[in-house]
Amino acid sequence: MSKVRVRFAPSPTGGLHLGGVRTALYNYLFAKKNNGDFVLRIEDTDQTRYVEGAEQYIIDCLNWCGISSDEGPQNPGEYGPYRQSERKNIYRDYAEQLVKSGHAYYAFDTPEEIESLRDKLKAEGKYNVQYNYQNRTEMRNSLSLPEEETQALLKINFPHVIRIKMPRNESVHFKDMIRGDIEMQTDGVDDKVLMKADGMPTYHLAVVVDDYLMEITHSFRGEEWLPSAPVHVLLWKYFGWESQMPHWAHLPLILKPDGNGKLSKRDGERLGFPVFAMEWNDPVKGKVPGFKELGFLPEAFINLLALLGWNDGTEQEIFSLEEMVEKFSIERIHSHGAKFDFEKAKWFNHEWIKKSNVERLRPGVKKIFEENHIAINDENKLDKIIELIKERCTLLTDFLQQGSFFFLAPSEIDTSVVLPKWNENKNQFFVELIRAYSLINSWDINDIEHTFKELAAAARLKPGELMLPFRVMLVGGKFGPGVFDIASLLGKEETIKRIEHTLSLMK
RNA sequence: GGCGCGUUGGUCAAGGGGUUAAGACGCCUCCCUUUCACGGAGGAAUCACGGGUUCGAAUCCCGUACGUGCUACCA
Repeated sequence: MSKVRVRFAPSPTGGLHLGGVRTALYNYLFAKKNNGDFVLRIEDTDQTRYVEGAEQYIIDCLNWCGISSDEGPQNPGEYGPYRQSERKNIYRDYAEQLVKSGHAYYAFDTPEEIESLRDKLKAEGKYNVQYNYQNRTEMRNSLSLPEEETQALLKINFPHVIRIKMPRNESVHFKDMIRGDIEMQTDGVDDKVLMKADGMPTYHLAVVVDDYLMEITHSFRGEEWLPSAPVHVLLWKYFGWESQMPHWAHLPLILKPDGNGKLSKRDGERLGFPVFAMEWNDPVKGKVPGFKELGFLPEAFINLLALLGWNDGTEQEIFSLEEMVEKFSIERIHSHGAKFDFEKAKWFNHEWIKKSNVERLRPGVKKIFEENHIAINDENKLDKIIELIKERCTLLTDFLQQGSFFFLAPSEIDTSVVLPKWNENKNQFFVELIRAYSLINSWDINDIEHTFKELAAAARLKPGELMLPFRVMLVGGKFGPGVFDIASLLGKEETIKRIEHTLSLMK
């Protein structure tokens, strides 16, 4: 058996959307599971939609996710070039080959002529406004024109396309690894353009030629490609490459959380969560945030994406990339779409933050603090803080809210939660606490707690009633980990300072 | 309109002829913690509908409905 080779073939037209990352991920998992190659191919045949920087961005996203390609435009293998625009000159010959064998033809219709065909069909009440076997003889193409005329037009380089001549009344079937046997009638699809007037191939031609040339063995793509699959299958056959045709797998769609329909790039801002892996800086529309910037760990991101359409049949939901490679199987990919649930996505991240060790978390957390102008000069302290608060951080950015008070005294103290039950006894307690704490030498967490409780007992006050005020003094509000943990990390001086400060506010 | 694909709780889903129809997210109650979080213990779904097949169907078949995708010189 030949080596497994799969490819992720995005168009560099903008940000990389969730579904794209999942397709890339499934490709990657399948390749690694079978000791195969994961190829990145840039499908930039539509020059009008090309967006500067999109290719690099896609590669950056894959790298962030940890699913880099084995071959691609920036790490070429034996099958380059990996950008279809750079392969431009190879497609024409293949298309001509099809014309010669009678499976394709030249079409000289102008866009206006095609438009009028559509208008005519619509006027006749037909819903099927396709360029196909029913009307191709009425159009200007090498099937309807005399040979000399066709040659003359070609000679003067009259703008033309090459279309596949879809056979009439044939059924095409193929096996889909996810959906089983698929059978479709050729009548349903139009004479797809193979070569465009600008000399570029369309997806239909390019995907077949390139998959063949790049020796792709398995083709994963979205479900939206299913209707045009007969064109591709036929092309493989017409080229005489049928025995090397890749195994197909049409992936289910990722749907909008509300209503239905596939999740689109626009849904992000509308529903309040990102659809891109990483921030995309659109040349025209500006910056659109991604999961990375929101505070997602790549491990969590690919984990949640993988589970949107696949599971291993057990109750396990948290998988590392390595585990997914080991357990992945196409048979367990669903055939129906799944609505994206941002709440569940956050849960995945929370789980990953909880299970990640300090070393893993430190760089990201440090970066977030520094971006918010909180200098970290004591990594040891930072590590302790991370360990202490990670279970209450769903997103990486939560470390800021949950941990900034360790470095900066709270700018605002929410005294309102304490004031209603405040009295002179409590005030006196804290005055004495300051004195007692200033006498402690070790500043050990046990000493801090014991001193606090002994003093409370002496004052005939319940420790519990004093802990909330203490907390507010230290962090500014009703949040954070255990108070004594906080005090211990804050240090003696700072703790006393904060008690004094709040006490002065309470007068 | 045509063609394709799909349909188990609000969401993700296991289960593929005989089960009390798993589990997770979210929600609610309680315990722990006199903050929150973590961690525990509970609560709420008869499988879109209608026909078959069968002793027996969420599971197989056929319809219907609904959803969704495609129907570009976009991918």
